[in-house]
Amino acid sequence: MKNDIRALRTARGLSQEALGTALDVSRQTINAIEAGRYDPSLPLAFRLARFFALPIEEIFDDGAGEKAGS
Amino acid sequence: MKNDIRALRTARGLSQEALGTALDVSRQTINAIEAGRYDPSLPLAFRLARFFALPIEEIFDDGAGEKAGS
DNA sequence: TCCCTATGTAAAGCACGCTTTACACATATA
DNA sequence: TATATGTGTAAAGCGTGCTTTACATAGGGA
Repeated sequence: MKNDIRALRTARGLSQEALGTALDVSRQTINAIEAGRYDPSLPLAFRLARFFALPIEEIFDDGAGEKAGS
Repeated sequence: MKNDIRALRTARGLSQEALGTALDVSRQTINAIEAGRYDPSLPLAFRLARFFALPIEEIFDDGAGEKAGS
């Protein structure tokens, strides 16, 4: 599942380490999620959304909304 | 993490089996999530939210929003 | 050059999400 | 009674989310 975490993080001038600390996860976890290696758990997705003050659906994109046309 | 899935499901007259089939998971998975035995993965949370046409944050509650007063 | 910060990645290990199979119980209906 | 549907739960097994430790690379500043 795609996400905008790297853009949101760098826009705030934070390192992966700093964001991990703020969300109580390791920097490797932030790196893996940014790289799309795996999706965060739902609780971590909530923490990310709250941290960036955005709805989960605006940060993550599971690709089910933009089917064909438009 | 608490959720309103049972209420949303029964309001639509669906069995756990029927909801599971609609979301491509087993009925045991629906049962476990309704019972709060574990949280769904983020992709499944998206499918649930889309199915019920609600934002993820309105279906799930990780309890971090209602701190103290109010 | 040396050091420090930031990032990428890998491996081992543990806990959780989800599966299938299976058994139990309640309610309804023939 | 027998059969069917809906639900609760358990166990084994597999893949993933996240951890710690560790090594490598790149860029900036002393």
